[in-house]
Amino acid sequence: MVNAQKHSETAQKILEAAHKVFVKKGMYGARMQEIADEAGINKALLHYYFRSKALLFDAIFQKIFSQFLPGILQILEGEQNFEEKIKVFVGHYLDQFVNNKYLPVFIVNEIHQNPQRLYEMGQALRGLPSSRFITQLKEGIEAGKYLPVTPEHFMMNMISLTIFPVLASPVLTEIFSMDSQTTRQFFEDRKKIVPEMILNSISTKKIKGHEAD
Amino acid sequence: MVNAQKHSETAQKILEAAHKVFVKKGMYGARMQEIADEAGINKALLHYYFRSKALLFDAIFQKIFSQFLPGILQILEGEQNFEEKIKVFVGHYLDQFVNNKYLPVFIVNEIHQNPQRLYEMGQALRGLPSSRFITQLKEGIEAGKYLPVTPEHFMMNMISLTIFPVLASPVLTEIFSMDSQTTRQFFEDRKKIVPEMILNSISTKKIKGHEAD
DNA sequence: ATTTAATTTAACCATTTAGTTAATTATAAA
DNA sequence: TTTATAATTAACTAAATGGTTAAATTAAAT
Repeated sequence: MVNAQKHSETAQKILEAAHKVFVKKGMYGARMQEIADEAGINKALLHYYFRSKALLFDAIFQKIFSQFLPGILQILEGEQNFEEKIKVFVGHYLDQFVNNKYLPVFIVNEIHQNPQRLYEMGQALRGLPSSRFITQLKEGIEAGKYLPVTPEHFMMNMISLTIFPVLASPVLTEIFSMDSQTTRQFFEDRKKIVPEMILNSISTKKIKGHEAD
Repeated sequence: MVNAQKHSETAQKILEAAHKVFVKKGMYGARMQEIADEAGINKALLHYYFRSKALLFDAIFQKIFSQFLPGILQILEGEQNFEEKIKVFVGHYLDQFVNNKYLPVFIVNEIHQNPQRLYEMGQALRGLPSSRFITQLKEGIEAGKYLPVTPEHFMMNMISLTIFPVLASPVLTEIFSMDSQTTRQFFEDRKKIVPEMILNSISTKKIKGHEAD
């Protein structure tokens, strides 16, 4: 390769443009020409660097998931205590998704269209049940600090309360006639509300009310 | 129209096939030929009865939403007491979505691709903040029975805990290596767990632990 | 029975879009 | 400065796919 710099520069521009278009429109809604325009280059370069639409999409998909999954596990395996991890997890993913509104729909959609991909990255996923986070939950239950909830429901509750509101935010803002500032505050508030609700749902003793109003 | 029966029979077959294919693959992923095959008819009939792909899609979209939204409001406006409504709502939509796994992704996706549709059916949506259900919540708060939560967060929590797990079930079953019977039981359990968690999050006094194990 | 109109189909057309190619330009090596 | 290679482009091709049409079939009306 004569000019690795230029090569990777163009490839990078393509990846950024493809990321934007694929995440917004999905595999079938996206157009190669639109990606080329977004990158400000000739369409032939997409094939020069990535051969086909399917391979370009794969590259984007891999990139997104290779950042996403380790990010989750890193938080859940960390040294913090259990309740701190909940706050970090919720805050982190609220920030991440509110700033990339299209991402959760993309992820949900792609898994839905192509569930067999989950097999491929199976190992990264299956580390979760034996993660430190789940161990901490179980220890808390043993100690009588938490109710005997199952990890499956507990994780699902936490993730649902964090991610779904981002998916549903167009509907939410329409229903409650919320402006963008109100919407931003809504998600900011959830960083506090969700961890409290999660903890409250597993604690053996009642925790304070969580909205002052 | 000479034979209304035959007409509507074929149109019906088309609608059913289109529903199936569009909900599974989305507007862009769906193919007219696939819909025709699914209906067991010639592709030209799709255009004979519905003119274009876009119009056929509109018909499906309208049908789905015209069933969906009134169903929500009917529950929320009913005569039952507040806590009963929560149980009915959660149970109803868990059943509905577990039996139509593709539906929530379709809805989320379509709103995401085409948010301006929300304007069109705006009135049906905006009835929610003034629904009897929300009034009941506010009365409970006034009476000191419930914590002063906002309707926005309360509704979002309830809907998130109900719908998101259906979206995420492929990931869930992979992570926790769940077989189909276990998965079915998981969603059955949520009919009890979710209402308890919701109530627990707003009650001024602690409610019993909700998983016996 | 015959005629008329609606329905259905196979074959075709038009458009869109992914993908290719041959020529051009920029870059690095000799 | 010349040569070789990589990068880029405009123009093109091939395939997929939405949509049309003209002929055939079925059903209804007379």
